[in-house]
Amino acid sequence: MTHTPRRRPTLDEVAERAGVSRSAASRVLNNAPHVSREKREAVLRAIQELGYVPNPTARALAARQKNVVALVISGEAPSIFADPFFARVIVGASAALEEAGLHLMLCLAASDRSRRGLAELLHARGVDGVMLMAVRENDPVLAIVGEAAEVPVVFGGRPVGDEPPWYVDVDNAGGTRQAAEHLLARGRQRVAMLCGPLDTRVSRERYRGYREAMILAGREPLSPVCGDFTEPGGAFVMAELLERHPEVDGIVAANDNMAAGALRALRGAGRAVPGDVAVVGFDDLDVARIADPALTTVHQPIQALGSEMARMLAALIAGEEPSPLLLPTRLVVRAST
Amino acid sequence: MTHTPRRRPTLDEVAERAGVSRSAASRVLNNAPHVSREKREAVLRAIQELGYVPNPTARALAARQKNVVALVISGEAPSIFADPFFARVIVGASAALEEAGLHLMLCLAASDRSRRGLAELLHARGVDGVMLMAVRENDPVLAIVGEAAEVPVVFGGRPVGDEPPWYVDVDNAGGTRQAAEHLLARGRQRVAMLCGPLDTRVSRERYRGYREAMILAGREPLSPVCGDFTEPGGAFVMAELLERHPEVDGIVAANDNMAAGALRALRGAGRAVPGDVAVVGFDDLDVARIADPALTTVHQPIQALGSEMARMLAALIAGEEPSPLLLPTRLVVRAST
DNA sequence: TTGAAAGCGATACCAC
DNA sequence: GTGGTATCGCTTTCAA
Repeated sequence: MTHTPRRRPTLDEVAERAGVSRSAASRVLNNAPHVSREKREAVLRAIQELGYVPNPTARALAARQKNVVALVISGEAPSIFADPFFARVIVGASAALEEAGLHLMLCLAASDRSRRGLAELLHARGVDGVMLMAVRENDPVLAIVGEAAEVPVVFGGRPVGDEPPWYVDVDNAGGTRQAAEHLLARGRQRVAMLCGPLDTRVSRERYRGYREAMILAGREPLSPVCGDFTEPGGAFVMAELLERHPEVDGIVAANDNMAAGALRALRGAGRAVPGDVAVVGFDDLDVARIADPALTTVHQPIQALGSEMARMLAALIAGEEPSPLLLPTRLVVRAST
Repeated sequence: MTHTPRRRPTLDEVAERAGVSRSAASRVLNNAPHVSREKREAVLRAIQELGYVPNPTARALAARQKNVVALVISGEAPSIFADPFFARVIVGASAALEEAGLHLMLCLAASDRSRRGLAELLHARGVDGVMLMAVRENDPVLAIVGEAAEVPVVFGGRPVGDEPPWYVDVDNAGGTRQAAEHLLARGRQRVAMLCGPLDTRVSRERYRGYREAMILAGREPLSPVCGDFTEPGGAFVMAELLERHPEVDGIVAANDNMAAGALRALRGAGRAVPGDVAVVGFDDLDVARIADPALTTVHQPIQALGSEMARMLAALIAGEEPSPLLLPTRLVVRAST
């Protein structure tokens, strides 16, 4: 099936029909000044009549601006993207981009192959800017973006090493600090933390928050036991923790998935929640409400994370100089504590 | 901050450096025939030395091909996208598109505003093809795509009205039929179905499968009670159903979310699962494994849905004539039955 | 095989 | 205000 390459009116045809020069027509299109009212109206009419739609590609070529930005999600397996977290980010980003008149290109930079594709995209200036998420320590994607990017890059969450000039992050340490303090305030004596992979800054920050709360309360923080942000991972490390520290009565989990896994492991071990052990999650995704018992969790403004990244990127593209952003978290208390 | 518009080598410069015409250089670039071995190598060398990268925009303008396709997700609220379902589709599609050398543009066509943006994108031929998902009855997005699209469109799941020429769908009726048969085979006497919104074909098909199984078994199908594919919705309609038909002992839910909601409602009503009531979900997402008890569910190949859509679209763009596809489902038995 | 030249469909600078 | 013209960087005839 060959698709009818139906001829579309060009700007020249619009100009001709309106009886003006192409320059004038172009000015009207970009509502630039220096066009008389009559000509402007004539052009507008011609556009209507001809059903003219500007060709974005030609525009991009001439103006060197594509009105497209890329959301790059790193991570070794594409499956990390299956985390509903990203879907929410995208919802937020999508809405904000729309307001800025930008389109969203999605790049899952998992395989070497996809990273090469990304490198080409950036190197060839296929997009006007990049939002980058889920980068890990020594992430190859960092090199790609760093080297090839002559376009602005906004980070979602900070990477492990240096702080990039532009990022939107969530107050992860503050969140787990609140969580731990909440548990301690309710009289829990032995509070442990189930961490995510420690080669990510977010995991380190979350552990730091827990640690600070413990030290501030004069308790000894337990060393981190690490999972992988998944439910089975959470169940596994919870079981492990129970063996090493059977006396734990409070858990701060690195995210809701792991908290859900912990619930399952605790149930398996015959511990009541919150009777014997209280559990706090992090994210406040659907799973937190669906879990049984419903999870007390640290709410983070995921959609806002997406929309703020998008807004920041749009500002950069527009030549402004936005500042990095740290979004607040808040504790949502449910049945698990 | 102004980003350095560093000058990049053009094809002419490559040609000059290689001592050949631009035509020859272009041929090499698109590895077209009619170039002598020496010239070809000279061009390749020049490309290396200059670090030349072709400009995709210029290419798109001249060749009328952008190498970009759009994944359009309809639905009145952007939140429908929060369903992990779509994330899996994207993972599949993304991988397949990469193989075809296509980039993925994501369009959440929720608001009128976003739909206008979509209309422009399509009308202006901003993409080479469209994958369209989650359209509902009388969905405004259908008009947009139908009218403006001079590019191929592949549906993910069929819309309510006519069958589009190209789609990838899942055997929804077959899935719920299996589910209902499974319950009946285990001796359940009174099996009901919790449906999704009946203005979607997928919901109708899933109800049809249940209905067929019941009739084939000589039972009277219960009329559909409809939720909205969400967990709270599932809990709500389950509670309602219990009032109307307290005798139910088997539930086929339209998806896992609703099944999870049903579990909660049943627990609230003091019914044991699977003791008093057996529950089957649909999707086989994480929530099915995390639910307590773990859900027996109809597995559908979501990632394959995405990759097959992408492959089909790539084929259409390449001028081939692929056929519609119906993907099989299979029952995964867990603790809830 | 080869290369000159004519598009592709806009933007933007510049005299007028 | 106005319109002519060069330019953006590549593809694609077409005649040699």
